[in-house]
Formats: sequence, structure tokens, C-alpha cells
Amino acid sequence: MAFNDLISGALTTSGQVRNEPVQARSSERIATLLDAASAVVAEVGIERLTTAMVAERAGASIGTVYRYFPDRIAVLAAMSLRGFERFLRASVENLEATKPTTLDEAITCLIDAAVELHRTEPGFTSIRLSDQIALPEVDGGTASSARIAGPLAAIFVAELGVDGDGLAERLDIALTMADALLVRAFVIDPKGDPAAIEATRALVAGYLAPAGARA
Amino acid sequence: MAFNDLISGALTTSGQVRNEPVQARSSERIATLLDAASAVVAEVGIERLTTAMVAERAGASIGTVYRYFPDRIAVLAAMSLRGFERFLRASVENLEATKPTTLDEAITCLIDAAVELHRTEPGFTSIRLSDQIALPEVDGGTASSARIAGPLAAIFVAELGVDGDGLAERLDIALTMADALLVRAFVIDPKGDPAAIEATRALVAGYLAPAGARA
DNA sequence: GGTCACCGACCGGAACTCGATCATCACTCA
DNA sequence: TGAGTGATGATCGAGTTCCGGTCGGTGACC
Repeated sequence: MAFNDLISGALTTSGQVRNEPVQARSSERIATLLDAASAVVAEVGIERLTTAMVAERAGASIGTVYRYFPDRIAVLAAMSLRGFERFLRASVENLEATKPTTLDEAITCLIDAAVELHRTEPGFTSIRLSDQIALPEVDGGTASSARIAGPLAAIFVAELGVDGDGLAERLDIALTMADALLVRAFVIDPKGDPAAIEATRALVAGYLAPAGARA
Repeated sequence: MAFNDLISGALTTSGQVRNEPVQARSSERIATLLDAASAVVAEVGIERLTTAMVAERAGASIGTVYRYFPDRIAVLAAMSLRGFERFLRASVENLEATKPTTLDEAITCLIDAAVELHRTEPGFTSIRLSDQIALPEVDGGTASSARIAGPLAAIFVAELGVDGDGLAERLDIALTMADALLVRAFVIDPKGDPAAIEATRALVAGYLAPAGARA
């Protein structure tokens, strides 16, 4: 059980696209469409995103958008999922580079990954803001934090030797908090107020600290 | 400065409706429309709510909806504001009935009020979920927690004698957290898992505890 | 009688469909 | 081995449907 098991553990690649791509150009198309959607969201926001805008920006036609996504919401959901996946990969990279020995250090890896995405990925903050809106219609309301908390707890127990008792549940709460607070921080200040970010880190670490000490 | 000053302090009744009601039946209409909207949201969700559904359920015509609300978002925003107002009134009721002497007791009054609304008001959870989406387009992104944190801090300082230093900012964070966690609890379990609610209460109280002790 | 409240056909535009067309691939056979 | 050839994947965009929002006309109140 290593850090990079997190990706396979937390990602259930449920059918986001309508037709699985067969030819190579098709996968590129999907990526292009999602990039376009990301840019459109960053520019006009979630509410004002139209499928026509996405198509035009991707240099595709409306029909192509609907070939890959059942409806407008699914485009947003796929964007969200891709963002979540990138968060996981960045987290794993940070974890493997840092080799944390405490829960506190490990959490910092995750928060750094999230902050980096908020900073660099256009539309990421917006899509996180509305994740809970868009996703329920697609995969039944399972919030991202719930998907990651279980595998993450297992890995922390294995790698850090912390007490696993109720850890998954506390991680779920901690991640929900961190998500909400980071989104809030980036909504208020698009560059991300360092004080707000540090406050979030401290708050989450503080919340989880007793569990780490118990190890 | 008493608890019920909270309502006037936190509610800036900005123009939600298009034409202020003059005749009595008109106010009833607005309430009926908002009730209908609430029911529709509970049934099909925010995204799928159409103004036609609201009109039909309220026994009114499309035109009537648009007589009172400038657009679809405004209907949702008004619902949100009414929910927020009800939250404030319920909170004040709890505060005046309990006469709290500690920050912890006071926070419990607020959380109980919120939980009660999640339980009894159809669509309240959904609208809280998307409050941050719907409101920015109407009043410039001022989240509810920001509106309430200032007045609440002032009242707590006056009534409980706690240290007011940075209290408003910490209350803002605490309320953002509590809101996110309660919404999460009610999304997962529409009846509201008592354990999740108690965890939220404990978490928020714990976060604010140092401030209370410093008094 | 004048204003308030209400209605619902109508309009513009956005979501989404569908049949036609083009691109690619696996396979064949000279 | 490589040009030919269906089969199927991928793309297109005009057309359809549906929804948000308007507006002029008709009753309800004072």
C-alpha cells in the first residue's frame, strides 16, 4: 500500500462520456473540449457557459460536444472529475517527494496540491464551488471527499502508522472543511490569500492532530 | 444590544421583488410562489427548476412570476434570503429562550436553528448548497456567513462578555465550516444523521473555544 | 375610474437531435 | 507490400424543442 495507490483507490472512472473513444483523435477531442470548457468557465462562469461556446472554442461543432457528453451538466461534471483526478495525482507527487512522517505533513501535501490547482487551473475554483451542484445529477451525490477519505485513511495507517480508528470519517470531515475554506479563500482573492490558506492548513491539521498523536 | 438586534443587523432587505406589494393578496402571492419554488427545488433540484413549474405549482401564470421577480435566479435568491431570515429568527428565539452564558452554548443555539430548518423546510438544503452560486449574480457575492458574522460578534461581545478581538473573522470561518458540514450531513442523510450534526457542533465549538476562554 | 394584479400568447435563444458526410482502420488480394 | 474496400468511428450543422423572459390586454380592488 503506497501513496500512489490513492489514485486507483479513489477514482472510479464511471461513464462520463457517452461513447468511449476508439480512435486516438477522439481522446484528444475530449481533452480539447474539456480545456475549452475550463476556459469558458473561467471567463463567463458556470451559469453562462453554453455548449455552443465550448464547441466554438474547441474548434468543434455542437454535435461533437453531444457525441461525447449527454448534456451540458455532464461537461461540467467531467471537468470536475478531471480536476479531482489532477488533484489526486498532484497529491501523490507531493507525498512521494516529501515522504511525510506525520499526519500533519501529509495533510500539507494535499492542501498544497489543491492550492496549486486553484492557482493554475482556470475555472477550477468555480467548478469546485459548484461541484456539489453538478455532481449529484451525475453520480448520485457522492461528494469527492467521501471517495477519497477511505483509501486515504488506509494509506495513512499503512505508511504513517497512525491510529486508523474512525480516521476515514474524520478525514472526510477535514477534507470537506478544507475544500469549503479554500474555495472561499480563492473566491475572495483569485490569487489566494496566503493567510487564509495557512489558516485552513492549521485548522485542518489541528482538527486531525489528536488522531496523529494517538498513534 | 440584545440578541434580537441580530435580525436588523444582518438583514439588509435589498430589493428582491420587482414591485413592492400594495394589496394584501400580493404578499400572499409572493409567499405562495416561494413555497412553490421550495417544493420544486426539493423535487427536481435547483438546475431543473423552471419558472413554468413554479407558476403552475403556485396556481399562477408565468407572467405573475415575472411580475414579482426579475428573473429565475431572483426567485432562488429570494428563497435563499427567506431561508436565511428564518434561520436568523429561529436563532434569536433559541438564544432568548436559552440565555446562553458561554460561546459554546450560543453556537449551539445557532446550529440547532439551522438543523431545524434543514429538517422542516423542503428545499432548504438544496438552496444552501447552491447559495454561493445563486447569490453572486444578485448581490455581488456576499455570502450569508459574512453578513451575519459582524453583528453576531458584536452581540456576543456585549451579551457574553467574550473577547471581541478577531472574533468576527473567526465566526465567519466557523459559520462557513458549519454551513458546509451541515449541508453535507443533510445531503448524505435527508433526515440528518445526529452523529454528523453533533460532530459539526463539537468541531465549531472547539474551533471557537480558545476565544471563549480568553474572555 | 384609475391603479393593482393577473393572464398567456409570443419571442429569442440555448439545449439537444439526427441524418448526411468525412476519416480511419482492419482486411483482402493482386 | 500496398492499393482497394467495406465497416465503423468521428464530425458536422441545420432543424427541433423547450425554457427564460416580454408585453399588451383583461379582470379585481379601492
